[in-house]
Amino acid sequence: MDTIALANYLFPDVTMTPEELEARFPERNSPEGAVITRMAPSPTGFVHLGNLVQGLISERMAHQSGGVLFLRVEDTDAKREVAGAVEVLISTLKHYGISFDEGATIDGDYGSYGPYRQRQRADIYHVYAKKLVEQGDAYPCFCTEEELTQMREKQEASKVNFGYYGEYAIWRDRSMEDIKAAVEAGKPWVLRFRSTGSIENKFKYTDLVKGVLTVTENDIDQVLLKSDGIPTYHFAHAVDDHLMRTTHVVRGDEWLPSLPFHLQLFHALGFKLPKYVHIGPLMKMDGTSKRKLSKRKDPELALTYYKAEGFPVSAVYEYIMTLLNSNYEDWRKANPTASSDEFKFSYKKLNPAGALFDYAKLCDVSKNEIARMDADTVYTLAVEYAEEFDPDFAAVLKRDPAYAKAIFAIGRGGKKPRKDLATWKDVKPYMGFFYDEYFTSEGFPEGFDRSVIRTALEKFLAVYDANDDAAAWFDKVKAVTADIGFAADMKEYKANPEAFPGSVADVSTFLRVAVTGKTNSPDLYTVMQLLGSEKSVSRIRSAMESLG
RNA sequence: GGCCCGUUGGUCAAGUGGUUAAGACAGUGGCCUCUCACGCCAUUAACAUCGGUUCGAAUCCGGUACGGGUCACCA
Repeated sequence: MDTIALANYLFPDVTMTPEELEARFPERNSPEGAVITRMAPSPTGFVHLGNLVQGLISERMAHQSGGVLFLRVEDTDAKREVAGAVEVLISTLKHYGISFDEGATIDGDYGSYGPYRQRQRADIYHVYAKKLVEQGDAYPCFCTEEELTQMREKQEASKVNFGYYGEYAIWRDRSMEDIKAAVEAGKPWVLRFRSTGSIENKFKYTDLVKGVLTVTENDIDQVLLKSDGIPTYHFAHAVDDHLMRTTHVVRGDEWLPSLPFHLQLFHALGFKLPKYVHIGPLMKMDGTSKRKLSKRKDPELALTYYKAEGFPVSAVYEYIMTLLNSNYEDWRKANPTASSDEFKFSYKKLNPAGALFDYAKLCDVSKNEIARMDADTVYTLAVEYAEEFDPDFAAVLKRDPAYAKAIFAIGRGGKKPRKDLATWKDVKPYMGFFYDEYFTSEGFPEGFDRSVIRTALEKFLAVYDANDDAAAWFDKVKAVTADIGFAADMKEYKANPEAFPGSVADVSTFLRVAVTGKTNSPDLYTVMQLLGSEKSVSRIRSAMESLG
């Protein structure tokens, strides 16, 4: 077989040479040890947690080493393409604070190693496809979908390995005449790799996360170019990461099985191998067993889920960092206000196994994250969330920003800040009672005579003065407590609870329910100060009316 | 089914031949306290399993089990 003739026959339009491409995309001039890496998602219109995890690792590795992070859009699968998905992808990643040095942006590509969208690189792939054919490392295959299905069924029936190899590789050694005849008959073809590997041969390969792997040689003649002339992931990976001068490839470990093929491909193309960082999948609990998070079954895989749940972007970021490097949490505790860029991220600490996604832990991280924010930030983000998911509430918050911020400021700052909010969803239940339109009463506690509660409220109103300071205010509450025969001193009450019908805690609860409608709230004195004397008094009055 | 990866408390995890096997989340009990939210103290709970190497193994090796992944003209 004259492979040069075959190459010219299959790729008559290819005029560039590999050498020209090498010159066009020269080695990067980067400092010693710099990591050049990328995020290479496919635009399915669905950005998931796995993308973000992979992105964060890549981002840290690149920027911490003085390297480059770029965004490449893997849009080689026309069937899966969703309109507008590229924009969604780019804006979501931006929202999560992953900053790219080059690559695809909404307005086009930026950087000198592009194009960064694979569909626009068809001519580049063809240069290398032609080279492989010339070398005898690739050949056209005219099998139809039906033929391949039949092959698979035959293999299943006879219990042999699946795939296009050996006797099943029926186009592997066809003559030029056969090929020409098929092409002239208008049959579509794919370009396959001519594998010389054998599954009898095993060798060792070191992955940066998984460590030493036992790899079995690939013996399958994988597809390089699909019938539309667009490459498969494998081929695009090799060509792109070579020409873009990628030094490290961070990807999910579902790629591990195709690693032998990738190694083979890089070798055949004469490319230097990047370092691989294969990360474990995110799992979730399903009944009693773990399983990989699935796009179809698990809403929590989509980044939009966290937005809708009301988790701050920074909380999701912090949570992922704690999953990746467990010492991040300690570091954050010691450096509460530092930029996460200052944390020394290490790929060596990545767990080779998959991590289970833990919602409770996310909530905890998020609580701490929100507790670190100042009232202005909380206000801004809460409003932003409400504008999208609860516009009425957003309008209420915006009616009087100073008031809302004062509410958010309760117990904020200092060494032991309140941690009431895990998500922006929690805002309304937490502080809605400050607004008449959201004030509802859950009712007074059972076990007390209604008239006693009414009397307590009445007596409080008689002495209440909005100008009192916290101490004076509480003294009055205690006075009312004693007046109705309840224990004003908690220690005394606890020592001998049977001696009293109730305590100052109960009287406070009566007041709290009257003013806030709830048995739990932040410091009542502060609440009443913010609410204002007029509103506090009127709420207590209507509570008394409800008691008859 | 073939191949590959993984396995420390409920969860995330430190740990790289000698440790009382960290810490965090969750749980439980308590303290503080006008309730809540914090905070503090205490506490429950783990090296999948069997064998080997070794004076000594969570750590090294092998078998087994279990979990996961993959075997497309998808990435």
